[in-house]
Amino acid sequence: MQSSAPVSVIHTDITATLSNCALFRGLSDSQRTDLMQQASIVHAAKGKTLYVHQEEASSFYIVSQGWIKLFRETLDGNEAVIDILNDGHIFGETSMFGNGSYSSSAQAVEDTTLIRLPISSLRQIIEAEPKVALNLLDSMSRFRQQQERELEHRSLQNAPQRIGCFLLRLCGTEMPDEVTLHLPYDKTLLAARLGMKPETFSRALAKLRSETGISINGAAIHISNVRHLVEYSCSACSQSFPCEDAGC
Amino acid sequence: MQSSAPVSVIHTDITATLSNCALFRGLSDSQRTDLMQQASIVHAAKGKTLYVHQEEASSFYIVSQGWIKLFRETLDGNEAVIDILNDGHIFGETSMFGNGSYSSSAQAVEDTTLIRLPISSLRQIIEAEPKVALNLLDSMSRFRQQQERELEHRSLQNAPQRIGCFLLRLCGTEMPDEVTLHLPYDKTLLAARLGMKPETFSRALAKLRSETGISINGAAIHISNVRHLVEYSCSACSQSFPCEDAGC
DNA sequence: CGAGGGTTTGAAGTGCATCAAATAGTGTGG
DNA sequence: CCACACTATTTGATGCACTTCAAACCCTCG
Repeated sequence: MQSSAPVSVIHTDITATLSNCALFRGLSDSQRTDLMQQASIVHAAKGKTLYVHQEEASSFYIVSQGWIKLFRETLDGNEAVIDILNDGHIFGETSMFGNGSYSSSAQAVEDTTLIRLPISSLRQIIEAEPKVALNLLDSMSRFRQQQERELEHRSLQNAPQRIGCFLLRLCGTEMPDEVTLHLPYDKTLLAARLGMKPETFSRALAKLRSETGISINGAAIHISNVRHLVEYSCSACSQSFPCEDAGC
Repeated sequence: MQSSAPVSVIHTDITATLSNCALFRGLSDSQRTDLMQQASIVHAAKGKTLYVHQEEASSFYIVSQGWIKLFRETLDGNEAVIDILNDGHIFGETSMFGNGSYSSSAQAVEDTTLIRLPISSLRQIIEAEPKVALNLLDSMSRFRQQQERELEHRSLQNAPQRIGCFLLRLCGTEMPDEVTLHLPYDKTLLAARLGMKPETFSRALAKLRSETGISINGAAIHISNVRHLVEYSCSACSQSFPCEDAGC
Protein backbone atom coordinates (compact mmCIF):
# COMPACT_ATOMS: atom_id res chain seq x y z
CA MET A 1 0.00 0.00 0.00
CA GLN A 2 2.16 2.90 1.24
CA SER A 3 5.38 1.19 0.16
CA SER A 4 6.65 4.55 -1.14
CA ALA A 5 6.61 6.17 2.31
CA PRO A 6 9.77 8.12 3.13
CA VAL A 7 12.40 6.50 5.32
CA SER A 8 11.63 8.67 8.33
CA VAL A 9 8.02 7.55 8.30
CA ILE A 10 9.03 3.92 8.13
CA HIS A 11 11.27 4.39 11.14
CA THR A 12 8.45 6.03 13.01
CA ASP A 13 6.28 3.04 12.20
CA ILE A 14 8.87 0.62 13.50
CA THR A 15 9.53 2.47 16.71
CA ALA A 16 5.85 2.97 17.37
CA THR A 17 5.08 -0.70 16.83
CA LEU A 18 8.03 -1.89 18.85
CA SER A 19 7.15 0.24 21.82
CA ASN A 20 3.53 -0.81 21.46
CA CYS A 21 4.66 -4.41 21.87
CA ALA A 22 4.59 -5.88 25.37
CA LEU A 23 7.55 -8.10 24.59
CA PHE A 24 9.95 -5.18 24.47
CA ARG A 25 8.64 -3.35 27.48
CA GLY A 26 11.43 -2.21 29.76
CA LEU A 27 14.11 -1.99 27.08
CA SER A 28 16.37 1.02 26.98
CA ASP A 29 16.26 3.35 23.98
CA SER A 30 19.62 2.08 22.79
CA GLN A 31 18.44 -1.51 22.96
CA ARG A 32 15.39 -0.55 20.94
CA THR A 33 17.57 1.16 18.39
CA ASP A 34 19.66 -1.98 18.10
CA LEU A 35 16.53 -3.98 17.41
CA MET A 36 15.39 -1.49 14.82
CA GLN A 37 18.56 -2.10 12.85
CA GLN A 38 17.58 -5.72 12.45
CA ALA A 39 13.93 -5.11 11.77
CA SER A 40 12.26 -4.80 8.42
CA ILE A 41 8.77 -3.79 7.47
CA VAL A 42 6.73 -6.31 5.53
CA HIS A 43 3.54 -5.53 3.68
CA ALA A 44 1.48 -8.67 3.28
CA ALA A 45 -1.44 -8.44 0.88
CA LYS A 46 -4.70 -10.16 1.77
CA GLY A 47 -4.25 -13.92 1.46
CA LYS A 48 -0.44 -13.79 1.51
CA THR A 49 1.13 -16.73 3.33
CA LEU A 50 4.02 -15.71 5.55
CA TYR A 51 5.19 -19.19 6.40
CA VAL A 52 3.83 -22.71 6.60
CA HIS A 53 3.66 -25.27 9.36
CA GLN A 54 6.89 -27.19 9.93
CA GLU A 55 8.91 -24.87 7.71
CA GLU A 56 12.30 -24.05 9.19
CA ALA A 57 12.03 -20.72 10.96
CA SER A 58 14.34 -17.76 10.52
CA SER A 59 12.09 -14.87 11.56
CA PHE A 60 9.29 -13.92 13.84
CA TYR A 61 6.79 -11.09 13.38
CA ILE A 62 4.93 -8.34 15.10
CA VAL A 63 1.64 -7.11 13.68
CA SER A 64 1.79 -3.40 13.07
CA GLN A 65 -1.60 -2.99 11.47
CA GLY A 66 -3.98 -5.63 10.15
CA TRP A 67 -5.03 -9.20 10.88
CA ILE A 68 -3.07 -12.45 10.77
CA LYS A 69 -4.48 -15.96 10.88
CA LEU A 70 -2.48 -18.79 12.48
CA PHE A 71 -3.68 -22.20 11.37
CA ARG A 72 -2.78 -25.78 10.53
CA GLU A 73 -3.99 -27.65 7.53
CA THR A 74 -4.21 -31.29 6.54
CA LEU A 75 -3.31 -32.84 3.22
CA ASP A 76 -6.97 -33.01 2.23
CA GLY A 77 -7.39 -29.27 2.61
CA ASN A 78 -9.12 -29.01 5.98
CA GLU A 79 -7.82 -26.34 8.25
CA ALA A 80 -7.95 -25.64 11.97
CA VAL A 81 -7.58 -22.02 13.03
CA ILE A 82 -5.30 -21.65 16.04
CA ASP A 83 -5.56 -17.92 16.56
CA ILE A 84 -6.24 -14.62 14.85
CA LEU A 85 -4.03 -11.69 15.76
CA ASN A 86 -4.01 -7.94 15.30
CA ASP A 87 -1.96 -4.89 16.17
CA GLY A 88 0.78 -5.34 18.73
CA HIS A 89 0.67 -9.11 18.74
CA ILE A 90 3.74 -11.21 18.14
CA PHE A 91 3.85 -14.56 16.37
CA GLY A 92 6.32 -17.14 15.14
CA GLU A 93 8.47 -16.53 18.19
CA THR A 94 7.98 -20.01 19.65
CA SER A 95 9.97 -21.42 16.75
CA MET A 96 12.97 -20.27 18.76
CA PHE A 97 12.43 -23.36 20.93
CA GLY A 98 12.00 -27.03 20.12
CA ASN A 99 13.27 -28.06 16.72
CA GLY A 100 13.30 -24.57 15.25
CA SER A 101 10.36 -24.92 12.89
CA TYR A 102 7.05 -23.11 12.89
CA SER A 103 4.27 -24.85 14.77
CA SER A 104 1.54 -23.52 12.50
CA SER A 105 1.08 -21.60 9.26
CA ALA A 106 0.52 -17.83 9.11
CA GLN A 107 -1.48 -15.92 6.57
CA ALA A 108 -2.68 -12.33 6.17
CA VAL A 109 -6.45 -12.08 6.52
CA GLU A 110 -6.41 -8.66 4.90
CA ASP A 111 -3.69 -6.25 3.77
CA THR A 112 -1.41 -6.16 6.76
CA THR A 113 1.72 -4.36 7.83
CA LEU A 114 4.22 -6.32 9.91
CA ILE A 115 7.62 -6.01 11.41
CA ARG A 116 9.94 -8.89 10.78
CA LEU A 117 12.85 -9.68 13.09
CA PRO A 118 15.35 -12.52 12.91
CA ILE A 119 14.96 -15.30 15.44
CA SER A 120 18.66 -14.90 16.18
CA SER A 121 18.15 -11.36 17.44
CA LEU A 122 15.37 -12.55 19.73
CA ARG A 123 17.77 -15.10 21.13
CA GLN A 124 20.42 -12.42 21.62
CA ILE A 125 18.15 -9.97 23.33
CA ILE A 126 16.72 -12.62 25.62
CA GLU A 127 20.15 -13.61 26.74
CA ALA A 128 21.31 -10.03 27.14
CA GLU A 129 18.21 -8.73 28.87
CA PRO A 130 16.39 -10.92 31.41
CA LYS A 131 13.39 -8.58 31.33
CA VAL A 132 12.62 -9.72 27.82
CA ALA A 133 12.63 -13.35 28.90
CA LEU A 134 10.11 -12.44 31.58
CA ASN A 135 7.99 -10.51 29.11
CA LEU A 136 8.01 -13.48 26.79
CA LEU A 137 7.09 -15.85 29.61
CA ASP A 138 4.27 -13.55 30.52
CA SER A 139 2.93 -13.44 26.98
CA MET A 140 3.27 -17.18 26.58
CA SER A 141 1.41 -17.89 29.79
CA ARG A 142 -1.33 -15.55 28.69
CA PHE A 143 -1.58 -17.38 25.40
CA ARG A 144 -1.57 -20.68 27.23
CA GLN A 145 -4.54 -19.68 29.35
CA GLN A 146 -6.33 -18.51 26.27
CA GLN A 147 -5.77 -21.91 24.67
CA GLU A 148 -6.99 -23.71 27.75
CA ARG A 149 -10.13 -21.66 27.64
CA GLU A 150 -10.50 -22.41 23.95
CA LEU A 151 -10.20 -26.14 24.52
CA GLU A 152 -12.79 -25.92 27.27
CA HIS A 153 -15.19 -23.99 25.05
CA ARG A 154 -14.87 -26.51 22.26
CA SER A 155 -15.86 -29.35 24.56
CA LEU A 156 -18.45 -27.71 26.78
CA GLN A 157 -20.15 -24.94 24.82
CA ASN A 158 -22.44 -25.35 21.83
CA ALA A 159 -22.21 -23.16 18.75
CA PRO A 160 -24.53 -20.31 19.83
CA GLN A 161 -22.84 -20.13 23.24
CA ARG A 162 -19.39 -19.95 21.69
CA ILE A 163 -20.53 -17.04 19.55
CA GLY A 164 -22.09 -15.31 22.54
CA CYS A 165 -18.91 -15.77 24.53
CA PHE A 166 -16.89 -14.31 21.68
CA LEU A 167 -19.15 -11.26 21.53
CA LEU A 168 -18.80 -10.73 25.26
CA ARG A 169 -15.03 -10.83 25.00
CA LEU A 170 -15.27 -8.16 22.32
CA CYS A 171 -16.95 -5.94 24.91
CA GLY A 172 -13.82 -5.88 27.02
CA THR A 173 -13.71 -6.08 30.78
CA GLU A 174 -16.29 -3.51 31.72
CA MET A 175 -19.80 -4.82 31.58
CA PRO A 176 -22.17 -2.19 30.25
CA ASP A 177 -25.92 -2.74 30.25
CA GLU A 178 -26.08 -2.57 26.50
CA VAL A 179 -23.57 -2.17 23.72
CA THR A 180 -23.18 -2.10 19.95
CA LEU A 181 -20.18 -3.74 18.39
CA HIS A 182 -18.75 -4.77 15.07
CA LEU A 183 -17.40 -8.16 14.14
CA PRO A 184 -13.69 -7.65 13.59
CA TYR A 185 -13.43 -9.81 10.47
CA ASP A 186 -15.76 -11.66 8.14
CA LYS A 187 -18.20 -14.27 9.36
CA THR A 188 -16.63 -17.15 7.47
CA LEU A 189 -13.32 -16.58 9.22
CA LEU A 190 -15.00 -16.08 12.54
CA ALA A 191 -16.79 -19.39 12.05
CA ALA A 192 -13.45 -21.13 11.51
CA ARG A 193 -11.96 -19.31 14.49
CA LEU A 194 -14.80 -20.72 16.62
CA GLY A 195 -14.49 -24.20 15.16
CA MET A 196 -17.63 -24.38 13.07
CA LYS A 197 -18.74 -24.19 9.43
CA PRO A 198 -20.09 -20.92 7.96
CA GLU A 199 -23.57 -22.41 7.63
CA THR A 200 -23.54 -23.45 11.26
CA PHE A 201 -22.33 -20.01 12.25
CA SER A 202 -25.17 -18.34 10.41
CA ARG A 203 -27.80 -20.55 12.00
CA ALA A 204 -26.20 -20.36 15.43
CA LEU A 205 -26.12 -16.57 15.32
CA ALA A 206 -29.80 -16.56 14.35
CA LYS A 207 -30.53 -18.83 17.28
CA LEU A 208 -28.54 -16.59 19.60
CA ARG A 209 -30.65 -13.68 18.40
CA SER A 210 -33.93 -15.42 19.11
CA GLU A 211 -32.75 -16.67 22.50
CA THR A 212 -31.09 -13.54 23.86
CA GLY A 213 -32.73 -10.68 21.98
CA ILE A 214 -29.60 -9.29 20.33
CA SER A 215 -30.08 -7.61 16.97
CA ILE A 216 -27.93 -8.15 13.94
CA ASN A 217 -27.30 -5.94 10.97
CA GLY A 218 -24.51 -7.32 8.85
CA ALA A 219 -21.35 -7.06 10.94
CA ALA A 220 -22.99 -4.72 13.44
CA ILE A 221 -24.44 -6.34 16.51
CA HIS A 222 -26.46 -4.63 19.15
CA ILE A 223 -26.73 -6.26 22.55
CA SER A 224 -29.60 -4.68 24.41
CA ASN A 225 -29.28 -6.83 27.50
CA VAL A 226 -25.71 -7.86 28.21
CA ARG A 227 -26.63 -9.66 31.41
CA HIS A 228 -29.01 -11.86 29.47
CA LEU A 229 -26.29 -12.82 27.03
CA VAL A 230 -23.90 -13.59 29.88
CA GLU A 231 -26.42 -15.94 31.43
CA TYR A 232 -26.97 -17.69 28.15
CA SER A 233 -23.33 -18.11 27.16
CA CYS A 234 -21.39 -18.35 30.38
CA SER A 235 -23.55 -20.97 32.02
CA ALA A 236 -21.56 -23.65 30.20
CA CYS A 237 -18.20 -22.12 31.10
CA SER A 238 -15.92 -22.50 34.09
CA GLN A 239 -15.01 -18.85 34.14
CA SER A 240 -17.05 -16.12 35.75
CA PHE A 241 -17.99 -13.40 33.34
CA PRO A 242 -15.54 -10.67 32.68
CA CYS A 243 -13.18 -13.23 31.17
CA GLU A 244 -10.36 -10.71 30.83
CA ASP A 245 -8.21 -10.86 27.69
CA ALA A 246 -9.90 -10.28 24.37
CA GLY A 247 -7.34 -11.67 21.94
CA CYS A 248 -9.83 -12.12 19.12
CA MET B 1 1.76 -44.53 51.16
CA GLN B 2 5.41 -44.55 52.21
CA SER B 3 4.95 -41.56 54.46
CA SER B 4 7.05 -43.26 57.13
CA ALA B 5 10.19 -43.31 54.96
CA PRO B 6 13.31 -42.07 56.73
CA VAL B 7 14.50 -38.52 56.11
CA SER B 8 17.47 -39.56 53.98
CA VAL B 9 15.17 -41.43 51.63
CA ILE B 10 12.92 -38.43 51.32
CA HIS B 11 15.87 -36.25 50.42
CA THR B 12 16.97 -38.76 47.84
CA ASP B 13 13.46 -38.61 46.38
CA ILE B 14 13.54 -34.85 46.16
CA THR B 15 16.98 -34.64 44.59
CA ALA B 16 16.16 -37.39 42.14
CA THR B 17 12.93 -35.72 41.10
CA LEU B 18 14.44 -32.27 40.87
CA SER B 19 17.30 -33.44 38.69
CA ASN B 20 14.82 -35.41 36.62
CA CYS B 21 12.96 -32.18 35.91
CA ALA B 22 13.88 -30.31 32.76
CA LEU B 23 13.08 -26.99 34.40
CA PHE B 24 16.10 -27.20 36.69
CA ARG B 25 18.57 -28.46 34.13
CA GLY B 26 21.83 -26.56 34.28
CA LEU B 27 21.59 -25.56 37.93
CA SER B 28 24.62 -25.93 40.17
CA ASP B 29 24.52 -28.36 43.07
CA SER B 30 24.32 -25.51 45.54
CA GLN B 31 21.38 -23.96 43.71
CA ARG B 32 19.64 -27.34 43.80
CA THR B 33 20.31 -27.62 47.51
CA ASP B 34 18.77 -24.19 48.04
CA LEU B 35 15.67 -25.30 46.22
CA MET B 36 15.46 -28.48 48.27
CA GLN B 37 15.26 -26.41 51.42
CA GLN B 38 12.05 -24.87 50.15
CA ALA B 39 10.59 -28.06 48.78
CA SER B 40 8.21 -30.39 50.51
CA ILE B 41 6.95 -33.79 49.55
CA VAL B 42 3.21 -34.19 49.17
CA HIS B 43 1.39 -37.48 49.01
CA ALA B 44 -1.92 -37.06 47.26
CA ALA B 45 -4.34 -39.96 47.51
CA LYS B 46 -6.42 -40.91 44.49
CA GLY B 47 -9.08 -38.26 43.91
CA LYS B 48 -7.37 -35.62 46.06
CA THR B 49 -7.77 -32.09 44.72
CA LEU B 50 -4.59 -30.05 44.94
CA TYR B 51 -6.12 -26.75 43.94
CA VAL B 52 -9.06 -25.40 42.02
CA HIS B 53 -9.38 -23.08 39.08
CA GLN B 54 -9.09 -19.36 39.91
CA GLU B 55 -7.86 -20.05 43.46
CA GLU B 56 -5.02 -17.76 44.46
CA ALA B 57 -1.76 -19.59 43.89
CA SER B 58 1.06 -19.98 46.36
CA SER B 59 2.76 -23.15 45.14
CA PHE B 60 3.57 -25.10 42.04
CA TYR B 61 4.28 -28.81 41.78
CA ILE B 62 6.47 -31.43 40.18
CA VAL B 63 5.14 -34.95 39.76
CA SER B 64 7.53 -37.42 41.36
CA GLN B 65 5.48 -40.54 40.79
CA GLY B 66 1.86 -40.93 39.72
CA TRP B 67 -0.70 -39.17 37.53
CA ILE B 68 -2.26 -35.72 37.80
CA LYS B 69 -5.27 -34.40 35.93
CA LEU B 70 -5.55 -30.73 35.01
CA PHE B 71 -9.10 -29.70 34.21
CA ARG B 72 -11.74 -27.00 34.33
CA GLU B 73 -15.29 -27.50 35.44
CA THR B 74 -18.52 -25.61 35.04
CA LEU B 75 -21.13 -24.92 37.66
CA ASP B 76 -23.33 -27.67 36.31
CA GLY B 77 -20.63 -30.28 36.84
CA ASN B 78 -19.26 -30.71 33.34
CA GLU B 79 -15.52 -30.86 33.09
CA ALA B 80 -12.96 -30.34 30.34
CA VAL B 81 -9.64 -32.11 30.76
CA ILE B 82 -6.72 -29.87 29.84
CA ASP B 83 -3.87 -32.31 30.38
CA ILE B 84 -2.79 -35.41 32.24
CA LEU B 85 0.74 -35.46 33.63
CA ASN B 86 3.13 -37.97 35.06
CA ASP B 87 6.66 -38.23 36.43
CA GLY B 88 8.94 -35.27 35.87
CA HIS B 89 6.20 -32.91 34.73
CA ILE B 90 5.64 -29.56 36.33
CA PHE B 91 2.30 -27.83 36.81
CA GLY B 92 0.79 -24.77 38.44
CA GLU B 93 3.86 -22.75 37.47
CA THR B 94 2.00 -20.46 35.06
CA SER B 95 0.18 -18.97 38.03
CA MET B 96 3.38 -16.98 38.50
CA PHE B 97 2.18 -14.77 35.67
CA GLY B 98 -1.06 -12.96 35.01
CA ASN B 99 -3.19 -12.34 38.06
CA GLY B 100 -1.53 -14.99 40.20
CA SER B 101 -4.34 -17.52 40.26
CA TYR B 102 -4.42 -21.04 38.88
CA SER B 103 -5.75 -21.36 35.36
CA SER B 104 -7.21 -24.82 35.95
CA SER B 105 -7.89 -27.29 38.73
CA ALA B 106 -5.53 -30.16 39.60
CA GLN B 107 -6.45 -33.55 40.97
CA ALA B 108 -4.61 -36.82 41.62
CA VAL B 109 -5.81 -39.55 39.27
CA GLU B 110 -4.26 -42.20 41.52
CA ASP B 111 -2.09 -42.14 44.62
CA THR B 112 0.63 -39.72 43.64
CA THR B 113 3.84 -38.34 45.10
CA LEU B 114 4.65 -34.73 44.37
CA ILE B 115 7.12 -32.07 45.21
CA ARG B 116 5.68 -28.74 46.20
CA LEU B 117 7.63 -25.51 45.83
CA PRO B 118 6.55 -21.94 46.60
CA ILE B 119 5.86 -19.70 43.62
CA SER B 120 8.11 -17.14 45.26
CA SER B 121 11.12 -19.41 45.00
CA LEU B 122 10.41 -19.95 41.32
CA ARG B 123 10.39 -16.20 40.88
CA GLN B 124 13.67 -15.91 42.76
CA ILE B 125 15.45 -18.62 40.84
CA ILE B 126 14.26 -17.29 37.51
CA GLU B 127 15.63 -13.89 38.31
CA ALA B 128 18.88 -15.26 39.68
CA GLU B 129 19.51 -17.80 36.97
CA PRO B 130 18.65 -16.97 33.35
CA LYS B 131 19.02 -20.62 32.39
CA VAL B 132 15.87 -21.42 34.33
CA ALA B 133 13.92 -18.78 32.46
CA LEU B 134 15.04 -20.38 29.22
CA ASN B 135 14.13 -23.84 30.48
CA LEU B 136 10.70 -22.58 31.43
CA LEU B 137 10.25 -20.91 28.07
CA ASP B 138 11.23 -24.14 26.41
CA SER B 139 8.74 -26.15 28.43
CA MET B 140 5.98 -23.61 27.84
CA SER B 141 6.55 -23.58 24.12
CA ARG B 142 6.45 -27.36 24.09
CA PHE B 143 3.15 -27.28 25.95
CA ARG B 144 1.87 -24.63 23.61
CA GLN B 145 2.57 -26.77 20.58
CA GLN B 146 0.89 -29.69 22.27
CA GLN B 147 -2.20 -27.56 22.85
CA GLU B 148 -2.24 -26.39 19.26
CA ARG B 149 -2.13 -29.99 18.16
CA GLU B 150 -4.92 -30.82 20.57
CA LEU B 151 -7.12 -28.05 19.24
CA GLU B 152 -6.47 -29.24 15.70
CA HIS B 153 -7.36 -32.82 16.61
CA ARG B 154 -10.60 -31.79 18.21
CA SER B 155 -11.72 -30.00 15.08
CA LEU B 156 -10.35 -32.25 12.35
CA GLN B 157 -10.20 -35.81 13.67
CA ASN B 158 -13.14 -38.01 14.55
CA ALA B 159 -13.26 -40.13 17.69
CA PRO B 160 -11.58 -43.31 16.37
CA GLN B 161 -8.81 -41.26 14.76
CA ARG B 162 -8.14 -39.36 17.97
CA ILE B 163 -7.77 -42.66 19.82
CA GLY B 164 -5.48 -44.04 17.12
CA CYS B 165 -3.35 -40.91 17.26
CA PHE B 166 -3.10 -41.22 21.02
CA LEU B 167 -1.96 -44.84 20.74
CA LEU B 168 0.68 -43.87 18.21
CA ARG B 169 2.02 -41.19 20.52
CA LEU B 170 2.30 -43.85 23.23
CA CYS B 171 4.65 -45.74 20.92
CA GLY B 172 7.20 -42.94 21.07
CA THR B 173 9.25 -41.66 18.19
CA GLU B 174 10.55 -44.88 16.72
CA MET B 175 8.06 -46.54 14.44
CA PRO B 176 8.19 -50.31 14.89
CA ASP B 177 6.25 -52.65 12.60
CA GLU B 178 4.16 -53.93 15.46
CA VAL B 179 3.90 -53.20 19.16
CA THR B 180 1.95 -54.06 22.30
CA LEU B 181 1.15 -51.31 24.72
CA HIS B 182 -0.90 -50.59 27.81
CA LEU B 183 -3.27 -47.70 28.31
CA PRO B 184 -1.67 -45.54 30.99
CA TYR B 185 -4.89 -44.88 32.93
CA ASP B 186 -8.48 -45.99 32.84
CA LYS B 187 -10.65 -45.65 29.76
CA THR B 188 -13.13 -43.25 31.31
CA LEU B 189 -10.34 -40.77 32.01
CA LEU B 190 -8.79 -41.35 28.63
CA ALA B 191 -12.14 -40.62 27.03
CA ALA B 192 -12.30 -37.28 28.85
CA ARG B 193 -8.69 -36.56 27.91
CA LEU B 194 -9.64 -37.05 24.26
CA GLY B 195 -12.81 -35.00 24.57
CA MET B 196 -15.46 -37.69 24.34
CA LYS B 197 -17.86 -39.63 26.54
CA PRO B 198 -16.94 -43.12 27.87
CA GLU B 199 -19.62 -44.73 25.71
CA THR B 200 -18.27 -42.99 22.63
CA PHE B 201 -14.77 -44.08 23.55
CA SER B 202 -15.84 -47.69 23.84
CA ARG B 203 -17.59 -47.67 20.49
CA ALA B 204 -14.84 -45.70 18.80
CA LEU B 205 -12.19 -48.13 20.03
CA ALA B 206 -14.24 -51.01 18.68
CA LYS B 207 -14.48 -49.24 15.35
CA LEU B 208 -10.74 -48.61 15.36
CA ARG B 209 -10.24 -52.33 15.91
CA SER B 210 -12.43 -53.35 13.00
CA GLU B 211 -10.88 -50.74 10.71
CA THR B 212 -7.21 -51.19 11.51
CA GLY B 213 -6.90 -54.74 12.83
CA ILE B 214 -5.59 -53.87 16.28
CA SER B 215 -6.51 -56.27 19.08
CA ILE B 216 -7.74 -55.23 22.49
CA ASN B 217 -7.61 -57.06 25.77
CA GLY B 218 -8.66 -54.77 28.59
CA ALA B 219 -5.98 -52.12 28.84
CA ALA B 220 -3.55 -54.08 26.67
CA ILE B 221 -3.56 -53.19 23.00
CA HIS B 222 -1.66 -54.98 20.32
CA ILE B 223 -1.00 -53.16 17.08
CA SER B 224 0.01 -55.69 14.47
CA ASN B 225 0.37 -53.18 11.66
CA VAL B 226 1.53 -49.79 12.85
CA ARG B 227 1.71 -48.39 9.33
CA HIS B 228 -1.95 -49.21 8.84
CA LEU B 229 -2.91 -47.34 12.00
CA VAL B 230 -0.83 -44.36 10.93
CA GLU B 231 -2.65 -44.19 7.62
CA TYR B 232 -6.00 -44.39 9.34
CA SER B 233 -5.35 -41.80 12.05
CA CYS B 234 -2.88 -39.35 10.60
CA SER B 235 -4.71 -38.73 7.35
CA ALA B 236 -6.81 -36.11 9.12
CA CYS B 237 -3.83 -34.44 10.77
CA SER B 238 -1.46 -31.73 9.66
CA GLN B 239 1.54 -33.42 11.17
CA SER B 240 3.55 -36.18 9.54
CA PHE B 241 3.73 -39.27 11.65
CA PRO B 242 6.30 -39.47 14.36
CA CYS B 243 4.60 -36.60 16.17
CA GLU B 244 7.37 -36.35 18.75
CA ASP B 245 6.38 -35.55 22.34
CA ALA B 246 4.20 -38.08 24.10
CA GLY B 247 2.85 -36.06 27.02
CA CYS B 248 -0.10 -38.34 27.64
C1' DC C 1 -20.15 -63.88 47.85
C1' DG C 2 -21.61 -59.40 47.09
C1' DA C 3 -20.88 -54.37 46.41
C1' DG C 4 -19.26 -50.92 43.55
C1' DG C 5 -16.80 -48.97 39.94
C1' DG C 6 -15.42 -49.43 35.29
C1' DT C 7 -16.88 -50.89 30.66
C1' DT C 8 -19.91 -52.32 27.12
C1' DT C 9 -24.24 -52.40 24.50
C1' DG C 10 -28.75 -50.84 22.86
C1' DA C 11 -32.21 -47.40 21.45
C1' DA C 12 -33.35 -42.86 20.65
C1' DG C 13 -32.28 -37.91 20.32
C1' DT C 14 -29.46 -33.70 19.15
C1' DG C 15 -26.24 -30.84 17.04
C1' DC C 16 -23.40 -30.00 13.57
C1' DA C 17 -21.86 -31.10 8.80
C1' DT C 18 -22.84 -31.61 4.08
C1' DC C 19 -24.79 -30.70 -0.27
C1' DA C 20 -27.41 -27.67 -2.95
C1' DA C 21 -29.38 -23.48 -4.12
C1' DA C 22 -31.09 -18.87 -3.30
C1' DT C 23 -29.97 -14.17 -1.82
C1' DA C 24 -27.30 -10.22 -0.50
C1' DG C 25 -23.29 -7.47 -0.94
C1' DT C 26 -19.12 -5.62 -3.15
C1' DG C 27 -16.07 -4.14 -6.55
C1' DT C 28 -15.31 -3.70 -11.65
C1' DG C 29 -15.46 -2.13 -16.24
C1' DG C 30 -18.31 -0.08 -19.53
C1' DC D 1 -24.53 5.13 -12.80
C1' DC D 2 -25.66 0.51 -14.17
C1' DA D 3 -24.89 -4.38 -15.31
C1' DC D 4 -21.92 -8.11 -14.41
C1' DA D 5 -18.96 -11.13 -11.87
C1' DC D 6 -17.62 -12.78 -7.79
C1' DT D 7 -17.76 -13.53 -3.02
C1' DA D 8 -20.05 -13.68 1.41
C1' DT D 9 -24.06 -15.09 3.72
C1' DT D 10 -28.34 -17.34 4.36
C1' DT D 11 -31.72 -21.06 3.92
C1' DG D 12 -33.44 -25.74 3.10
C1' DA D 13 -33.15 -30.77 3.18
C1' DT D 14 -30.79 -34.63 4.64
C1' DG D 15 -27.15 -37.50 6.86
C1' DC D 16 -23.84 -38.79 10.28
C1' DA D 17 -21.25 -38.54 14.68
C1' DC D 18 -21.58 -38.08 19.05
C1' DT D 19 -24.50 -37.82 23.24
C1' DT D 20 -27.99 -39.32 26.35
C1' DC D 21 -30.44 -42.46 29.04
C1' DA D 22 -30.92 -47.09 30.46
C1' DA D 23 -29.48 -51.51 31.43
C1' DA D 24 -26.39 -55.31 31.30
C1' DC D 25 -21.94 -57.07 32.03
C1' DC D 26 -17.47 -57.59 34.00
C1' DC D 27 -13.89 -57.37 37.28
C1' DT D 28 -11.75 -56.46 41.41
C1' DC D 29 -11.50 -56.30 46.21
C1' DG D 30 -13.13 -56.52 50.85
